Amino acid sequence: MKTQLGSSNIHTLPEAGRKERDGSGCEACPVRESSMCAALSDTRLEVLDAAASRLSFDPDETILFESDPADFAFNLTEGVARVSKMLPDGRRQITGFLHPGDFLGLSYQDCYAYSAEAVTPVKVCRFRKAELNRIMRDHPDLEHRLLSMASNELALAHDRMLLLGRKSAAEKVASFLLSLPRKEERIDEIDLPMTRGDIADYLGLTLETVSRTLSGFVRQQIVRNATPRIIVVLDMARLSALAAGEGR
Amino acid sequence: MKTQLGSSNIHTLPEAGRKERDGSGCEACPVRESSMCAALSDTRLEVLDAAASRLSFDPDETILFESDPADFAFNLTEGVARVSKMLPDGRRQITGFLHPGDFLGLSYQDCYAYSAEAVTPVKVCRFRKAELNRIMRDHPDLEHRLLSMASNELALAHDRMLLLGRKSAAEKVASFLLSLPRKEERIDEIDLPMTRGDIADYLGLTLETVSRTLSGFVRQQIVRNATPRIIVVLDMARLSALAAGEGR
DNA sequence: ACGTGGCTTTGATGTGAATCAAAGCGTGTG
DNA sequence: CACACGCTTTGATTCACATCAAAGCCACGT
Repeated sequence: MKTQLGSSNIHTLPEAGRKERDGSGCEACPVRESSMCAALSDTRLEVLDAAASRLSFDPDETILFESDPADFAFNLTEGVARVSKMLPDGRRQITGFLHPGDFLGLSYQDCYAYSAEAVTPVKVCRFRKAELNRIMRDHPDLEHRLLSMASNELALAHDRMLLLGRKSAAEKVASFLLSLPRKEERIDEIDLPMTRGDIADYLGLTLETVSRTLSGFVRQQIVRNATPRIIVVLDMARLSALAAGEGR
Repeated sequence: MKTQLGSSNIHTLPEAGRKERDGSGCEACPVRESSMCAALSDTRLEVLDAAASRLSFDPDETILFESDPADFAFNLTEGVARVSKMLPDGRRQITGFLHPGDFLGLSYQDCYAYSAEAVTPVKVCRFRKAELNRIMRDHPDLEHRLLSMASNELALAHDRMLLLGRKSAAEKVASFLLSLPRKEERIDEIDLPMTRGDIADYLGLTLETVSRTLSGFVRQQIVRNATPRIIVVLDMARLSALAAGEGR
């Protein structure tokens, strides 16, 4: 699971995320209503629209790199990405999986404190931070929206700390499964686009433990796996109880 | 370490934090420059000043309680507090220790998602959230300041996840010691106003492991303890290396 | 069809931290 | 001064998860 370490700056060069997307702007954007953009009316949205570069990333491509100058902020519009931090010896903690509508790169540090890579093919809107700040000055609603998104993330971060510090492996995996977005129509189907290793680094476990725990859930008829990537929930009550730290 | 569970509402009644402090307003406040208040000029600060109730809490008194309606936000002006979340069976994760200047209760949920208690005697400014929102509308600088504080906290939260998920007990304790505020003049002295149990619940360990780890540091001459509460750093390089995840 | 490489699963063994248990230590109190 | 109570330290044992190792599975390209 080695990420390219030395070459930290290639990611901001035109090569990475190179395929500038065609002119499809905000009007048809899948996250128009759920993301930061919801703070602005259609007419006011034009300034954001104008400030955004639209980029695509292939799986495992780096979107931004720990210790690179933090010049850009991103809004994920399609796909799934992982945000991670590393210890010098290579131990990795994934601090979050990003889904469409999520915001990335908010922070008033000079350098990013984490890396982000695409898990599936990803599309983002990229903003120069200086420009975003200017827009926020003119549109307090946008800043308000970002504050509310940030405080939501903070609440989720606290949940994650409880998970990492105090939950058992089974509780961690159950919580993880239930934290993933599901389609309305197939509410009991969970898609795991990331590897077992990614899940492990998110939950503070090893990939073997994640795998064994999932196999355990299958044996107990809590879930069934359609494929290694698709998990079907059979006993939602039991899974929820586990996630909440009740059973066991 | 049982917190009073059922009686969740006594804390918002006048009994808790009852001693309304005397009229000492913002001008003499110890966190005037370091907290959210720094966003406002002296004259504009008056609106905040007018909106604040000043409260004091004794050690172990509850400042706010998980699942209480989230009507208030707080600014800590003196002392140390702990913020924690619990699992139904009593396992506890302390998600942060608050120091003067820290903000508490930002969140757009209806109910608090965590509890906060005083560790040492604590003083806070309390604001009705509705009122704070009104003030923010009139003073975008304040909102900007809160966003920047929130994104800092978010960065710290990510560090904490790395710690909880991937660091060894020794690395956790070393990181914790170095994360505590120290006095300029006694830069090698670390004050631990919280118990070993609190530290354990912050680091995702048990109190025995925290104690053993500290004893280990003493044996290795990395630190010395003046009293159980005051730790003196003898080998800062070694401690920093441990905290960063290098040695061992 | 036949490797090949990446991911996942399963098994055997090891270990860091938890748990269980019992002393120390210090401070406040009658 | 003695006693009690809460916190901390230390020791012995256990256990959940990590580590080490080897198959299994499947999608891919030739």
